Amino acid sequence: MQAAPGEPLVASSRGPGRARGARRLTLGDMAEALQVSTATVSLALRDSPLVAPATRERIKAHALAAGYVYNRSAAALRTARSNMIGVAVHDILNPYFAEVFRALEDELGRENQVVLICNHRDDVARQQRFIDTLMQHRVDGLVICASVGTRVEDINGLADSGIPVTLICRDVAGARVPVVRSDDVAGARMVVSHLIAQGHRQIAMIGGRRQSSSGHDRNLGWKLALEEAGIDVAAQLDIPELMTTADGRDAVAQLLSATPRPTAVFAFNDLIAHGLLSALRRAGVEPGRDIAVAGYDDTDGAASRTPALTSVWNKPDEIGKTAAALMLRQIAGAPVTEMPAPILPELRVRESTPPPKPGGEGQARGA
Amino acid sequence: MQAAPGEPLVASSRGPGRARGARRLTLGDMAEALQVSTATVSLALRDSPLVAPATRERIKAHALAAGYVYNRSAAALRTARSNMIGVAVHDILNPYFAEVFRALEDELGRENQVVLICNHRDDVARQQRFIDTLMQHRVDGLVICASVGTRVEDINGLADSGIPVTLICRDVAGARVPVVRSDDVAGARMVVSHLIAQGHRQIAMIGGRRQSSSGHDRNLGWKLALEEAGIDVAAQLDIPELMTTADGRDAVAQLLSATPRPTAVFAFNDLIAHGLLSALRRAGVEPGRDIAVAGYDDTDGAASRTPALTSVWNKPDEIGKTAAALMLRQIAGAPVTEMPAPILPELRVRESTPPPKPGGEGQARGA
DNA sequence: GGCAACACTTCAATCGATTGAATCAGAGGC
DNA sequence: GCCTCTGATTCAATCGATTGAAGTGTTGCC
Repeated sequence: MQAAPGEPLVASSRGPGRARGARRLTLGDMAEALQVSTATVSLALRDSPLVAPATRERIKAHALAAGYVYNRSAAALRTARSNMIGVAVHDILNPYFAEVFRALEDELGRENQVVLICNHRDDVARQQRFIDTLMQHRVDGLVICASVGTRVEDINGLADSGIPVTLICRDVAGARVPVVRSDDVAGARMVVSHLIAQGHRQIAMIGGRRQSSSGHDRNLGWKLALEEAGIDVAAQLDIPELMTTADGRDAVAQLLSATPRPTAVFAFNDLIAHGLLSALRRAGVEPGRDIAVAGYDDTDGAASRTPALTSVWNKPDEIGKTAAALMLRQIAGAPVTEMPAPILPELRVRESTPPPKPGGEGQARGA
Repeated sequence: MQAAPGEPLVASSRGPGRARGARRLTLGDMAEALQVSTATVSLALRDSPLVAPATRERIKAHALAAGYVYNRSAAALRTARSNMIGVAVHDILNPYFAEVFRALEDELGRENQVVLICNHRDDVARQQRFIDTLMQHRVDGLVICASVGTRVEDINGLADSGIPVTLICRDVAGARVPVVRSDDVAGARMVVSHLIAQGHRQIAMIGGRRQSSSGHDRNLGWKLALEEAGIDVAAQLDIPELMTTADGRDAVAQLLSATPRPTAVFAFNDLIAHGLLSALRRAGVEPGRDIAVAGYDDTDGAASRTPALTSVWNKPDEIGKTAAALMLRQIAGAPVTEMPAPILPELRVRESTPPPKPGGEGQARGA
């Protein structure tokens, strides 16, 4: 599970410890200076009611003046609490996750938790390495947007070992931990239904890792909306796996050469949608006029593009806040049994999804 | 410097420690099980040559089988090394920093360092809070893109207390720590000279916190290029402080109503440039035809926009790598005395900066 | 005066790994 | 047989904060 037999199981820190700098001030030093016990100093700094107010202020004043820096390693050793929480996502570069992260950090920071973040880049090994390291640091909890390919036993194993775990954004089937996510089926359905209502009948879906719950569910929502409207799903263009702006750009050739050519495109996320918008325009097909394009996540740039992008707002801040609250509850010792309900996203209709061009291609083409 | 007299100086962790889960396996437990001393176990796991190879493998096999998890808090207490490095930047949402961060993480991860990141959002207090927390966790080093308003004494104070510090991207005048940054004066000069060479004479600069070295220097580069060409700097539009896409969007009104109207715009960063492109097009002024727009950072989206954005490539990966190397060297005990030379950026010319429109406005207008 | 209650303060064990010094077993030399 | 040397292992102190238990001194009450 961890290192190969040849390698160290624990990473020895090379080089000399405490490279420079004098020995740091400890509780004991201050106790000596103030002629009290270390216990009193410890309690005073933490505002315990056990020490007299006058003593407490004297000690705190001294600590401040002397530049005392609390040693959390020492405290962590004794209390078995590190005040650190690990967050693993596949890509903080995605503004959507940056939003989630910000909310998490705000909420947890309030409780003096430090947030450690890792980009696992959808690489299970990277994710596992990061989790191993965090466990060594005895983090108080893990927030994970599981990499594609994550085994449910690994997640459950973590939970069983006693560490609070919360999954975000992506579900892992069979996991016995809370999952905070939005309802991707519903979100996709909203936006595809909107396209159908606009009159589109050739609606491609582009992108999404179908092995991840979000990729799977948005694809499902797309299918359900089509079926509901009596549209043949099998006749639609469906390109999986893409995730980035560059991917979206690259997909345009395939999109434009499809027969019949889609009159509308549902992109797995806004990044892909942005790539589509750029490359479509470059190809002479004006999005928002010649073709409808919808995104997902409603990230910062969506409203400001030309054309303004129709997208599904996922409520990343709500996801971050909810996940933070769940973590804190678990850390406080309350096991979370009921699963939080998926958050219902909101459709935001803008210029990029007009009705199909009247005399346009799409309905009948290639003839 | 830290808490107000009323508040705890150290944040007590509320709630019970070790909420659930059985006691974890320790070195001692394994020593007992294997009938050796804890010292042997400790040494074996770290591949010390002091233990016989056979013993070592026996111990490692047992540790693996029993699911032992190394406790770094305990080790940190003894060795005064935490294997954590803190990184403070103003905004990881900016893809530029995400790139820097990725390089840092890759390099430091190789040395078993965990990277803690914080968005200080250009708020000195937030930055200070984060640094205080990291010091409590006894991080091995700090990588800082200093918030606007950071006092040089605080940076030097950190360094003097013995902790390795490296500044990135922004300089803090008078700091006695290495600074890894690109040459912003040169970069700005390149791009503005390019605009001048295209024939532009009204070149606005938009954005950048002029209190930060990057904002100041890019502004300086802009001025120098203009002066060099004998263009009156004072007659140019210069809008400071903006930083985001939304800011760029909002600046367009001011840009278009300026007299004489600029024929070219130099944006402090790509985010602003993106905002400009969108809003200009919406206002009916086609960037790349009616007006030239150049960005800075050459982040992911720059090449794929329509029009493709001329930008200055800042080499974020090189910055990250260099900073990581400097940190590791300092942590290893080698004080870094010589300051690394600023990295020379590269101009990347694309479609967004054509020559001024022949019969266009700009030269004489408002008449 | 005696005793309990109370408010502080201190004692001392503890968390788990590290490491310089000490020990031990066996090989080799004289 | 005794001594030294070497390689492997162990001893035991240590890092710095926390905390249950024990110890002070004071006050209040009967």
